[in-house]
Amino acid sequence: MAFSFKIEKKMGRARVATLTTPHGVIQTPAFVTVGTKATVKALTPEEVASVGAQVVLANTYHLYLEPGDEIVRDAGGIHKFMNWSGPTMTDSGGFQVFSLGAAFGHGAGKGAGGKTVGKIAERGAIPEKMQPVNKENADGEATSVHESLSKIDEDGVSFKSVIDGSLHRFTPERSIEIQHNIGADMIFAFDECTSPLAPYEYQREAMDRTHRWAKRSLAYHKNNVKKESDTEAPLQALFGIVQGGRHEDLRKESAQIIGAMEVDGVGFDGFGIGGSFDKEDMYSVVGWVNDILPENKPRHLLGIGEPADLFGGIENGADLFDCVAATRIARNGTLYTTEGQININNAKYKTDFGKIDGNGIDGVAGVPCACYTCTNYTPAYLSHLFRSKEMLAATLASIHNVYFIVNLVKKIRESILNDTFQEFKTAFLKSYYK
RNA sequence: GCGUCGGUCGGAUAGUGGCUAUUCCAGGAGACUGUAAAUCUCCGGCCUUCGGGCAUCGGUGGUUCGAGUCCACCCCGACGCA
Repeated sequence: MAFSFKIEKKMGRARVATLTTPHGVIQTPAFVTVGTKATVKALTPEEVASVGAQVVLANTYHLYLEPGDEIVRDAGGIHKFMNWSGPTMTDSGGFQVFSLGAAFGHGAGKGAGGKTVGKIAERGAIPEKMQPVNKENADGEATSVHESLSKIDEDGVSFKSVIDGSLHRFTPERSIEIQHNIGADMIFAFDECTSPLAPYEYQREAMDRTHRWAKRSLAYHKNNVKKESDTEAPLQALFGIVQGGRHEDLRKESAQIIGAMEVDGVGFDGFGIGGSFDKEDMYSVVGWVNDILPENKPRHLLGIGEPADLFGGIENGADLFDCVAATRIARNGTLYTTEGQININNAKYKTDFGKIDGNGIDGVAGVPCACYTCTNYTPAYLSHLFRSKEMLAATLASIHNVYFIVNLVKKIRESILNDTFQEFKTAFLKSYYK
Protein backbone atom coordinates (compact mmCIF):
# COMPACT_ATOMS: atom_id res chain seq x y z
CA MET A 1 0.00 0.00 0.00
CA ALA A 2 1.76 3.13 -1.19
CA PHE A 3 1.12 6.64 0.02
CA SER A 4 -1.69 8.69 -1.43
CA PHE A 5 -3.74 11.72 -0.48
CA LYS A 6 -7.15 12.01 -2.08
CA ILE A 7 -9.31 15.05 -1.47
CA GLU A 8 -12.99 14.16 -1.34
CA LYS A 9 -14.51 17.54 -0.68
CA LYS A 10 -13.43 21.13 -0.26
CA MET A 11 -15.04 23.96 1.69
CA GLY A 12 -13.09 27.17 1.30
CA ARG A 13 -9.60 26.29 2.48
CA ALA A 14 -10.88 23.24 4.35
CA ARG A 15 -10.61 19.78 2.85
CA VAL A 16 -11.96 16.34 3.62
CA ALA A 17 -9.56 13.71 2.38
CA THR A 18 -8.26 10.18 2.67
CA LEU A 19 -4.58 9.72 3.49
CA THR A 20 -3.34 6.22 2.68
CA THR A 21 -0.18 4.87 4.33
CA PRO A 22 1.56 1.48 4.35
CA HIS A 23 -0.15 0.80 7.68
CA GLY A 24 -3.64 1.90 6.87
CA VAL A 25 -5.88 4.78 6.01
CA ILE A 26 -6.44 8.07 7.83
CA GLN A 27 -9.66 9.94 7.23
CA THR A 28 -8.73 13.62 7.42
CA PRO A 29 -9.09 16.04 9.03
CA ALA A 30 -7.80 13.86 11.89
CA PHE A 31 -6.42 14.24 15.37
CA VAL A 32 -3.11 12.43 15.83
CA THR A 33 -2.63 10.95 19.30
CA VAL A 34 0.73 11.69 20.83
CA GLY A 35 2.80 8.72 21.95
CA THR A 36 6.18 10.34 22.50
CA LYS A 37 8.07 7.35 23.86
CA ALA A 38 6.23 4.79 21.73
CA THR A 39 3.30 4.75 24.11
CA VAL A 40 0.27 6.94 24.44
CA LYS A 41 0.70 7.63 28.14
CA ALA A 42 -1.61 5.56 30.35
CA LEU A 43 -3.29 3.80 27.40
CA THR A 44 -2.80 0.43 25.75
CA PRO A 45 -2.85 0.41 21.93
CA GLU A 46 -6.21 -1.38 22.15
CA GLU A 47 -7.59 1.51 24.20
CA VAL A 48 -6.13 4.03 21.76
CA ALA A 49 -7.81 2.26 18.87
CA SER A 50 -11.06 1.82 20.73
CA VAL A 51 -11.60 5.56 21.14
CA GLY A 52 -11.32 5.97 17.37
CA ALA A 53 -7.74 7.21 17.09
CA GLN A 54 -6.28 6.53 13.65
CA VAL A 55 -2.61 7.43 14.00
CA VAL A 56 0.07 7.81 16.66
CA LEU A 57 2.97 10.30 16.72
CA ALA A 58 6.18 9.33 18.51
CA ASN A 59 9.32 11.35 19.08
CA THR A 60 12.77 10.93 17.58
CA TYR A 61 14.75 12.59 20.37
CA HIS A 62 13.11 10.61 23.14
CA LEU A 63 13.28 7.23 21.38
CA TYR A 64 16.88 7.88 20.36
CA LEU A 65 17.78 8.40 24.02
CA GLU A 66 15.57 5.61 25.32
CA PRO A 67 15.67 2.80 24.36
CA GLY A 68 17.76 3.81 21.30
CA ASP A 69 16.60 3.85 17.69
CA GLU A 70 18.61 0.75 16.84
CA ILE A 71 16.67 -1.25 19.41
CA VAL A 72 13.41 -0.06 17.86
CA ARG A 73 14.78 -1.03 14.43
CA ASP A 74 15.91 -4.46 15.67
CA ALA A 75 12.50 -4.98 17.28
CA GLY A 76 11.07 -4.79 13.79
CA GLY A 77 10.19 -1.11 13.76
CA ILE A 78 7.94 1.02 15.87
CA HIS A 79 4.71 -0.71 14.83
CA LYS A 80 5.83 -4.08 16.11
CA PHE A 81 7.75 -2.66 19.02
CA MET A 82 4.76 -0.85 20.52
CA ASN A 83 2.10 -3.19 19.14
CA TRP A 84 0.33 -0.48 17.14
CA SER A 85 -0.53 -1.74 13.70
CA GLY A 86 -2.02 1.49 12.37
CA PRO A 87 -0.35 4.51 10.81
CA THR A 88 2.47 6.21 12.74
CA MET A 89 4.52 9.37 12.57
CA THR A 90 7.68 10.58 14.27
CA ASP A 91 8.55 14.15 15.03
CA SER A 92 12.14 14.98 14.11
CA GLY A 93 13.40 16.28 17.43
CA GLY A 94 13.04 19.85 16.18
CA PHE A 95 10.62 20.70 18.94
CA GLN A 96 13.20 19.63 21.52
CA VAL A 97 15.59 22.24 20.11
CA PHE A 98 13.07 24.64 21.54
CA SER A 99 11.74 22.88 24.61
CA LEU A 100 15.22 22.04 25.91
CA GLY A 101 16.72 25.30 24.69
CA ALA A 102 14.96 28.63 24.42
CA ALA A 103 11.97 27.45 26.41
CA PHE A 104 14.19 26.48 29.27
CA GLY A 105 13.99 29.44 31.60
CA HIS A 106 16.40 30.98 34.00
CA GLY A 107 16.76 29.40 37.40
CA ALA A 108 16.44 25.95 35.95
CA GLY A 109 16.51 22.81 37.98
CA LYS A 110 13.03 22.49 39.34
CA GLY A 111 12.02 19.67 37.09
CA ALA A 112 9.18 20.48 34.78
CA GLY A 113 8.82 23.82 36.46
CA GLY A 114 12.08 24.97 34.93
CA LYS A 115 10.26 25.50 31.67
CA THR A 116 8.99 29.03 31.56
CA VAL A 117 8.08 29.84 27.97
CA GLY A 118 5.40 28.11 25.95
CA LYS A 119 5.16 28.00 22.19
CA ILE A 120 1.90 29.92 22.28
CA ALA A 121 2.04 33.55 23.34
CA GLU A 122 -0.90 35.46 24.69
CA ARG A 123 -1.91 38.72 23.06
CA GLY A 124 0.57 41.48 23.78
CA ALA A 125 3.14 39.15 25.28
CA ILE A 126 5.71 39.79 22.59
CA PRO A 127 7.60 43.08 22.91
CA GLU A 128 9.15 43.92 19.53
CA LYS A 129 12.62 44.52 20.87
CA MET A 130 12.72 41.72 23.36
CA GLN A 131 15.91 39.74 23.37
CA PRO A 132 15.79 36.00 22.83
CA VAL A 133 15.25 34.23 26.10
CA ASN A 134 18.22 32.04 25.41
CA LYS A 135 20.98 34.32 24.29
CA GLU A 136 23.45 31.53 23.89
CA ASN A 137 21.28 29.89 21.29
CA ALA A 138 20.52 33.09 19.47
CA ASP A 139 24.11 34.26 19.27
CA GLY A 140 25.73 30.92 18.74
CA GLU A 141 28.16 31.85 21.51
CA ALA A 142 29.52 29.42 24.02
CA THR A 143 26.67 28.03 26.00
CA SER A 144 26.36 27.06 29.59
CA VAL A 145 24.79 23.65 29.55
CA HIS A 146 23.46 24.38 32.98
CA GLU A 147 21.09 26.98 31.62
CA SER A 148 20.16 25.33 28.36
CA LEU A 149 20.09 21.69 27.35
CA SER A 150 20.64 22.43 23.67
CA LYS A 151 22.95 24.52 21.53
CA ILE A 152 22.33 25.31 17.89
CA ASP A 153 24.86 25.86 15.13
CA GLU A 154 24.65 25.84 11.34
CA ASP A 155 25.28 22.13 11.03
CA GLY A 156 22.92 20.92 13.76
CA VAL A 157 22.17 20.87 17.46
CA SER A 158 24.05 19.54 20.47
CA PHE A 159 21.78 18.21 23.18
CA LYS A 160 22.39 17.34 26.75
CA SER A 161 20.42 14.20 27.54
CA VAL A 162 17.51 14.83 29.88
CA ILE A 163 18.05 11.35 31.26
CA ASP A 164 21.72 11.25 32.24
CA GLY A 165 23.22 14.55 31.14
CA SER A 166 25.35 13.00 28.40
CA LEU A 167 25.97 15.03 25.25
CA HIS A 168 24.43 14.09 21.91
CA ARG A 169 24.41 15.61 18.47
CA PHE A 170 21.57 15.88 15.97
CA THR A 171 22.00 17.02 12.41
CA PRO A 172 19.32 16.88 9.71
CA GLU A 173 20.94 13.73 8.31
CA ARG A 174 21.15 12.11 11.74
CA SER A 175 17.52 12.91 12.56
CA ILE A 176 16.35 11.29 9.34
CA GLU A 177 18.65 8.31 9.86
CA ILE A 178 17.17 7.78 13.32
CA GLN A 179 13.66 8.18 11.94
CA HIS A 180 14.45 5.57 9.29
CA ASN A 181 15.51 3.22 12.07
CA ILE A 182 12.36 3.88 14.06
CA GLY A 183 10.35 3.24 10.93
CA ALA A 184 7.22 5.37 11.25
CA ASP A 185 5.09 5.81 8.15
CA MET A 186 5.43 9.58 8.13
CA ILE A 187 8.49 11.42 9.36
CA PHE A 188 9.45 15.07 9.66
CA ALA A 189 12.39 17.14 8.46
CA PHE A 190 14.68 18.40 11.21
CA ASP A 191 13.74 21.97 12.07
CA GLU A 192 14.08 24.58 14.76
CA CYS A 193 10.97 25.55 16.68
CA THR A 194 11.59 29.09 17.85
CA SER A 195 10.37 30.87 20.94
CA PRO A 196 7.45 33.23 20.38
CA LEU A 197 9.48 35.76 22.35
CA ALA A 198 12.35 35.77 19.84
CA PRO A 199 12.64 38.98 17.80
CA TYR A 200 12.02 39.18 14.06
CA GLU A 201 15.70 39.03 13.17
CA TYR A 202 16.10 35.78 15.04
CA GLN A 203 12.92 34.29 13.56
CA ARG A 204 14.37 34.97 10.09
CA GLU A 205 17.75 33.54 10.94
CA ALA A 206 16.19 30.38 12.40
CA MET A 207 13.79 30.05 9.46
CA ASP A 208 16.56 30.34 6.89
CA ARG A 209 18.56 27.72 8.77
CA THR A 210 15.49 25.44 8.96
CA HIS A 211 15.19 25.73 5.17
CA ARG A 212 18.81 24.65 4.71
CA TRP A 213 18.20 21.77 7.11
CA ALA A 214 15.03 20.86 5.18
CA LYS A 215 17.02 20.49 1.98
CA ARG A 216 19.54 18.27 3.74
CA SER A 217 16.75 16.22 5.32
CA LEU A 218 15.14 15.76 1.93
CA ALA A 219 18.39 14.77 0.26
CA TYR A 220 19.30 12.25 2.95
CA HIS A 221 15.81 10.78 2.94
CA LYS A 222 15.65 10.43 -0.84
CA ASN A 223 18.95 8.58 -0.93
CA ASN A 224 18.40 6.33 2.06
CA VAL A 225 14.72 5.57 2.55
CA LYS A 226 13.78 1.91 2.17
CA LYS A 227 11.42 1.06 -0.65
CA GLU A 228 8.86 -1.57 -1.43
CA SER A 229 10.65 -4.35 -3.26
CA ASP A 230 8.18 -4.63 -6.13
CA THR A 231 7.00 -1.07 -6.73
CA GLU A 232 10.02 0.87 -5.49
CA ALA A 233 7.60 3.09 -3.56
CA PRO A 234 9.22 4.60 -0.44
CA LEU A 235 8.05 2.96 2.80
CA GLN A 236 8.21 6.24 4.66
CA ALA A 237 6.87 9.67 3.70
CA LEU A 238 8.80 12.84 4.57
CA PHE A 239 7.06 16.04 5.63
CA GLY A 240 8.83 19.41 5.37
CA ILE A 241 8.21 22.00 8.05
CA VAL A 242 7.18 25.61 7.51
CA GLN A 243 8.42 28.11 10.10
CA GLY A 244 8.47 31.91 10.35
CA GLY A 245 6.85 32.62 13.71
CA ARG A 246 3.91 34.99 13.56
CA HIS A 247 5.31 37.13 10.74
CA GLU A 248 3.34 37.15 7.52
CA ASP A 249 6.27 37.78 5.21
CA LEU A 250 8.35 35.03 6.82
CA ARG A 251 5.50 32.53 6.86
CA LYS A 252 4.69 33.10 3.19
CA GLU A 253 8.35 32.91 2.23
CA SER A 254 8.74 29.69 4.19
CA ALA A 255 5.65 28.12 2.62
CA GLN A 256 6.94 29.09 -0.81
CA ILE A 257 10.38 27.62 -0.25
CA ILE A 258 9.37 24.45 1.59
CA GLY A 259 6.39 23.87 -0.73
CA ALA A 260 8.54 24.05 -3.85
CA MET A 261 11.67 22.41 -2.44
CA GLU A 262 12.99 19.47 -4.47
CA VAL A 263 16.08 17.30 -4.64
CA ASP A 264 16.53 15.64 -8.04
CA GLY A 265 12.89 16.25 -8.82
CA VAL A 266 11.65 14.81 -5.53
CA GLY A 267 9.78 17.05 -3.10
CA PHE A 268 8.18 16.56 0.28
CA ASP A 269 5.26 14.16 0.66
CA GLY A 270 3.47 16.48 3.05
CA PHE A 271 4.02 19.49 5.22
CA GLY A 272 4.16 20.44 8.84
CA ILE A 273 3.29 23.90 10.04
CA GLY A 274 5.46 24.42 13.06
CA GLY A 275 6.80 26.95 15.42
CA SER A 276 5.50 29.57 17.69
CA PHE A 277 2.32 31.52 17.40
CA ASP A 278 0.66 34.51 18.88
CA LYS A 279 -2.65 33.06 19.99
CA GLU A 280 -4.55 35.76 18.15
CA ASP A 281 -2.72 35.18 14.88
CA MET A 282 -2.57 31.41 14.75
CA TYR A 283 -5.42 30.81 12.35
CA SER A 284 -4.28 33.58 10.01
CA VAL A 285 -0.81 32.08 9.93
CA VAL A 286 -2.27 28.71 8.97
CA GLY A 287 -4.31 30.35 6.23
CA TRP A 288 -1.36 32.28 4.75
CA VAL A 289 0.73 29.13 4.63
CA ASN A 290 -1.93 26.83 3.22
CA ASP A 291 -2.78 29.23 0.39
CA ILE A 292 0.75 28.67 -0.83
CA LEU A 293 1.52 25.01 -0.04
CA PRO A 294 0.72 22.45 -2.79
CA GLU A 295 -2.94 21.56 -2.47
CA ASN A 296 -2.60 17.85 -3.18
CA LYS A 297 -0.46 17.00 -0.17
CA PRO A 298 -1.40 16.71 3.51
CA ARG A 299 -0.68 19.50 5.99
CA HIS A 300 -0.05 18.83 9.64
CA LEU A 301 -0.47 21.64 12.16
CA LEU A 302 2.19 20.64 14.64
CA GLY A 303 1.38 20.57 18.33
CA ILE A 304 -2.08 22.13 18.09
CA GLY A 305 -4.93 21.55 19.47
CA GLU A 306 -7.31 22.65 21.86
CA PRO A 307 -10.93 22.30 20.79
CA ALA A 308 -11.29 25.80 19.35
CA ASP A 309 -7.98 25.48 17.52
CA LEU A 310 -9.26 22.47 15.61
CA PHE A 311 -12.07 24.46 14.02
CA GLY A 312 -9.70 27.31 13.22
CA GLY A 313 -7.04 25.03 11.82
CA ILE A 314 -9.40 22.98 9.67
CA GLU A 315 -11.12 26.09 8.29
CA ASN A 316 -7.72 27.29 7.24
CA GLY A 317 -6.70 24.15 5.43
CA ALA A 318 -4.97 21.93 7.99
CA ASP A 319 -5.55 18.18 7.69
CA LEU A 320 -3.72 16.73 10.68
CA PHE A 321 -3.28 17.84 14.29
CA ASP A 322 -1.40 16.46 17.21
CA CYS A 323 -1.43 17.78 20.73
CA VAL A 324 -0.27 16.54 24.11
CA ALA A 325 -2.98 18.51 25.88
CA ALA A 326 -5.66 15.82 25.79
CA THR A 327 -3.53 13.24 27.58
CA ARG A 328 -1.50 15.59 29.74
CA ILE A 329 -4.43 17.49 31.22
CA ALA A 330 -6.22 14.16 31.65
CA ARG A 331 -3.42 12.90 33.89
CA ASN A 332 -3.67 16.12 35.85
CA GLY A 333 -7.40 15.78 36.40
CA THR A 334 -8.86 18.04 33.72
CA LEU A 335 -11.55 16.59 31.47
CA TYR A 336 -13.04 17.94 28.26
CA THR A 337 -16.80 18.28 28.20
CA THR A 338 -19.11 19.88 25.68
CA GLU A 339 -19.64 22.60 28.27
CA GLY A 340 -15.94 23.31 28.74
CA GLN A 341 -13.15 21.80 30.77
CA ILE A 342 -13.80 20.55 34.27
CA ASN A 343 -11.27 19.81 37.02
CA ILE A 344 -12.33 16.50 38.50
CA ASN A 345 -10.20 17.28 41.57
CA ASN A 346 -12.63 19.99 42.63
CA ALA A 347 -14.40 19.22 45.90
CA LYS A 348 -17.84 19.27 44.33
CA TYR A 349 -17.14 16.06 42.39
CA LYS A 350 -16.54 13.98 45.51
CA THR A 351 -20.22 13.19 45.71
CA ASP A 352 -21.27 13.68 42.10
CA PHE A 353 -22.91 10.46 40.97
CA GLY A 354 -24.17 11.94 37.69
CA LYS A 355 -22.48 12.13 34.31
CA ILE A 356 -19.10 13.63 33.40
CA ASP A 357 -20.47 15.06 30.18
CA GLY A 358 -24.23 15.11 29.90
CA ASN A 359 -24.10 16.03 26.21
CA GLY A 360 -21.44 13.81 24.70
CA ILE A 361 -19.27 14.98 21.83
CA ASP A 362 -20.62 12.27 19.59
CA GLY A 363 -24.22 12.39 20.68
CA VAL A 364 -27.34 14.42 20.37
CA ALA A 365 -28.16 17.03 23.00
CA GLY A 366 -29.06 15.28 26.21
CA VAL A 367 -27.29 12.04 25.33
CA PRO A 368 -24.25 11.56 27.59
CA CYS A 369 -20.73 10.89 26.34
CA ALA A 370 -20.50 7.33 25.05
CA CYS A 371 -16.86 6.67 25.84
CA TYR A 372 -15.88 3.70 28.00
CA THR A 373 -15.17 5.92 31.00
CA CYS A 374 -18.42 7.85 30.90
CA THR A 375 -20.45 4.74 30.17
CA ASN A 376 -19.18 2.95 33.25
CA TYR A 377 -18.01 5.43 35.88
CA THR A 378 -19.24 8.47 37.79
CA PRO A 379 -17.43 11.73 38.53
CA ALA A 380 -17.36 10.64 42.17
CA TYR A 381 -15.41 7.50 41.25
CA LEU A 382 -12.91 9.44 39.14
CA SER A 383 -12.59 11.96 41.96
CA HIS A 384 -11.79 9.10 44.32
CA LEU A 385 -9.19 7.63 41.93
CA PHE A 386 -7.42 10.98 41.53
CA ARG A 387 -7.48 11.77 45.24
CA SER A 388 -6.10 8.38 46.14
CA LYS A 389 -3.55 8.65 43.30
CA GLU A 390 -4.61 5.40 41.71
CA MET A 391 -3.10 4.68 38.27
CA LEU A 392 -6.51 3.93 36.82
CA ALA A 393 -7.34 7.63 37.17
CA ALA A 394 -4.91 8.54 34.39
CA THR A 395 -6.20 5.76 32.16
CA LEU A 396 -9.91 6.54 32.53
CA ALA A 397 -9.36 10.28 32.17
CA SER A 398 -7.14 9.78 29.10
CA ILE A 399 -9.69 7.50 27.48
CA HIS A 400 -12.32 10.19 27.86
CA ASN A 401 -10.20 13.11 26.66
CA VAL A 402 -8.76 11.32 23.65
CA TYR A 403 -12.23 10.06 22.76
CA PHE A 404 -13.51 13.62 23.02
CA ILE A 405 -10.86 15.28 20.89
CA VAL A 406 -10.64 12.53 18.26
CA ASN A 407 -14.39 12.48 17.83
CA LEU A 408 -14.64 16.25 17.81
CA VAL A 409 -12.45 16.24 14.69
CA LYS A 410 -14.52 13.42 13.22
CA LYS A 411 -17.66 15.46 13.84
CA ILE A 412 -16.07 18.44 12.14
CA ARG A 413 -15.20 16.20 9.18
CA GLU A 414 -18.78 14.98 8.98
CA SER A 415 -20.10 18.52 9.24
CA ILE A 416 -18.05 19.54 6.20
CA LEU A 417 -19.41 16.58 4.26
CA ASN A 418 -22.95 17.47 5.39
CA ASP A 419 -22.54 21.19 4.74
CA THR A 420 -23.28 21.92 8.41
CA PHE A 421 -19.81 23.08 9.43
CA GLN A 422 -20.77 26.63 10.42
CA GLU A 423 -23.75 25.53 12.49
CA PHE A 424 -21.74 22.88 14.26
CA LYS A 425 -18.87 25.26 14.94
CA THR A 426 -21.13 27.97 16.31
CA ALA A 427 -23.06 25.59 18.53
CA PHE A 428 -19.97 23.84 19.84
CA LEU A 429 -18.00 26.96 20.64
CA LYS A 430 -20.99 28.61 22.28
CA SER A 431 -21.40 25.66 24.59
CA TYR A 432 -17.70 25.03 25.22
CA TYR A 433 -16.62 28.62 25.89
CA LYS A 434 -19.82 29.84 27.46
C1' G B 1 1.49 10.25 95.14
C1' C B 2 6.73 10.63 93.30
C1' G B 3 9.86 10.81 89.02
C1' U B 4 11.12 11.29 83.73
C1' C B 5 9.91 12.95 78.97
C1' G B 6 6.68 15.70 76.10
C1' G B 7 2.47 19.55 74.37
C1' U B 8 4.32 24.24 67.69
C1' C B 9 -1.55 24.85 61.54
C1' G B 10 -6.34 19.21 60.43
C1' G B 11 -1.96 15.25 61.04
C1' A B 12 3.39 14.70 61.38
C1' U B 13 7.57 17.74 62.14
C1' A B 14 11.96 21.82 62.38
C1' G B 15 13.20 25.32 65.64
C1' U B 16 18.05 25.07 72.12
C1' G B 17 17.65 33.63 73.50
C1' G B 18 17.50 37.60 67.87
C1' C B 19 14.63 39.98 63.06
C1' U B 20 9.13 37.16 58.21
C1' A B 21 8.08 29.97 63.08
C1' U B 22 10.44 25.28 58.87
C1' U B 23 9.24 21.24 55.94
C1' C B 24 6.12 17.06 54.38
C1' C B 25 1.21 15.14 54.05
C1' A B 26 -3.95 16.01 54.07
C1' G B 27 -7.29 20.33 52.39
C1' G B 28 -8.86 24.55 48.71
C1' A B 29 -8.01 26.57 43.77
C1' G B 30 -5.39 27.36 39.19
C1' A B 31 -2.15 26.13 35.04
C1' C B 32 -0.87 22.68 31.11
C1' U B 33 -0.96 23.27 22.84
C1' G B 34 5.06 18.89 17.68
C1' U B 35 5.46 15.63 26.42
C1' A B 36 12.38 16.60 30.86
C1' A B 37 4.89 16.76 33.17
C1' A B 38 0.86 10.60 37.14
C1' U B 39 3.82 17.61 36.76
C1' C B 40 4.01 22.62 38.33
C1' U B 41 2.13 27.15 40.75
C1' C B 42 -0.72 29.68 44.33
C1' C B 43 -3.85 29.82 48.98
C1' G B 44 -4.63 28.45 53.98
C1' G B 45 -5.27 33.07 62.26
C1' C B 46 -7.75 38.13 62.16
C1' C B 47 -8.39 43.18 60.10
C1' U B 48 -7.27 46.15 55.70
C1' U B 49 -8.35 52.37 52.59
C1' C B 50 -4.16 46.62 49.52
C1' G B 51 0.56 50.63 51.61
C1' G B 52 0.09 47.49 55.41
C1' G B 53 -1.66 46.57 60.50
C1' C B 54 -2.52 43.05 64.63
C1' A B 55 -2.03 38.18 66.49
C1' U B 56 0.12 33.25 67.34
C1' C B 57 3.93 27.79 69.65
C1' G B 58 -1.21 24.05 76.26
C1' G B 59 -2.33 28.15 80.37
C1' U B 60 -0.82 32.06 83.79
C1' G B 61 2.98 34.76 85.68
C1' G B 62 8.24 35.94 85.57
C1' U B 63 13.63 36.82 83.84
C1' U B 64 15.47 39.72 79.52
C1' C B 65 16.56 45.21 75.19
C1' G B 66 14.31 40.75 73.08
C1' A B 67 11.07 34.28 74.89
C1' G B 68 8.26 28.90 70.86
C1' U B 69 13.20 28.59 73.25
C1' C B 70 15.16 30.20 80.09
C1' C B 71 12.49 30.09 85.29
C1' A B 72 7.98 29.12 88.55
C1' C B 73 3.25 27.26 89.11
C1' C B 74 -1.00 25.11 86.80
C1' C B 75 -3.55 21.97 82.91
C1' C B 76 -3.13 17.78 79.63
C1' G B 77 -0.57 13.20 77.62
C1' A B 78 2.88 9.04 77.59
C1' C B 79 6.19 6.06 80.30
C1' G B 80 8.50 4.37 84.93
C1' C B 81 8.23 3.64 90.31
C1' A B 82 5.01 3.14 94.39
